[in-house]
Amino acid sequence: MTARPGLSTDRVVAAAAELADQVGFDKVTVSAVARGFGVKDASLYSHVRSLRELRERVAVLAAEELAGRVGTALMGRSGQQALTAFAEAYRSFALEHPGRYRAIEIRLTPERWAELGGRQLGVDHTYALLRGYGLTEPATTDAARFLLATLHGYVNLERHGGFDHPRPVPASWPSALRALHQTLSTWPTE
Amino acid sequence: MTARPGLSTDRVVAAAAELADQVGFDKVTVSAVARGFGVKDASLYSHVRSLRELRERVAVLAAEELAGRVGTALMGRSGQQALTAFAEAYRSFALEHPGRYRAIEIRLTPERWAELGGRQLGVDHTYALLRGYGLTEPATTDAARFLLATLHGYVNLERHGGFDHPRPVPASWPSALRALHQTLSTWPTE
DNA sequence: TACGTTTGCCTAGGAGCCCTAGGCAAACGA
DNA sequence: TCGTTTGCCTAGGGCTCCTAGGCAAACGTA
Repeated sequence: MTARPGLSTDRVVAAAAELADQVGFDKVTVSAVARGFGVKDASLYSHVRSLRELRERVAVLAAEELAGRVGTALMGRSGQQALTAFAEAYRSFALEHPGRYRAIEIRLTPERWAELGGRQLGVDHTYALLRGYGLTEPATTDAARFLLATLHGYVNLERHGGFDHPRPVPASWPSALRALHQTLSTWPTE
Repeated sequence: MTARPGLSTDRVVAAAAELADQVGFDKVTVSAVARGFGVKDASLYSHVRSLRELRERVAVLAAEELAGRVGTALMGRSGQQALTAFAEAYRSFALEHPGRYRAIEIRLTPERWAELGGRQLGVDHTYALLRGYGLTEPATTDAARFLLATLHGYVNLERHGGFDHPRPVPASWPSALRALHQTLSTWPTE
């Protein structure tokens, strides 16, 4: 009757990512995505093998988008400026795209990642950033983990309302960045 | 036929928490809990209003357990020792009880919290801990957020395998604690 | 232009889950 | 001893995931 929507794996995944940002990643459902296209749910299964795969593809998409943002934010900066740009890009992505950001948390083996067409992320802009702080292994790894943990924890608590206090979260954020910079600058050894 | 299992809201919630630790919080299902008791799923609805409420109750239970652990860990300690004990209690709870820990992330209004019988958590042992670092508001709040973010982010990334590097995570953990202590000791102002 | 072939969405249907309504028997209180 | 309450039951509706098989539109080829 009506014209065919012209689905494809990419369009389905994009719609799922959009939906995830709107209603939450774990409320993303094959049926709901199908409804968005005005199509029966069974029709999506020629583009995506299962709900599980759909979610994994959203995760890959989101991880690449995040890496892209962080990558461009870092270009031409170093030291504290780089750190700030990194953190700002990270946080803004998470807040603008809560569903996508949540998707990144699901665990994917490197093989599965490649199967789904995920590109290399250069093992992370994090190490590039930390090079500017003059760390050597294994301190670099420890510092990288510390940095990512703090950023991830911050946006996660912010999203989930874990910061109940009347002081607005954006007011605390710069302090966190200052603390982070200081910690990385004087990373404790021994 | 067989004797009645003798269900109750508390037993159902406890079983759900157990199940969450075993199979993951978002795989907790009314049917599965019912199966565990050898009972039809409809039977649970006299003890728990809905799946949503069941999850909320697990969240309250978990939050109180965590607060209890942290509380006893802090008793009689101060300064860096208190920080270490706090962090260790926090992390060990999250790793031993991944499902419960995950449950805490769900957002509950204070009213809902009270409805479900949640007790006061004294607004947090975090502030008690930070008192030892001589901070004043609003730095205390900022530092508390930083501390919780780092801990939460750390165990979260550790659980989800976000730390891919060959260096084992437990090797990095003490560095993180040292960094945290140093940061809190010299919390940057202005 | 005519005719396979492929593509894209369809209907039908099974299984699992959430949840409501109403029933029946065991346990309890007077 | 006899209501009354309690605790689990069956029945059933609606939504979801996913498979199997069908049909018609679009495409490639002669």
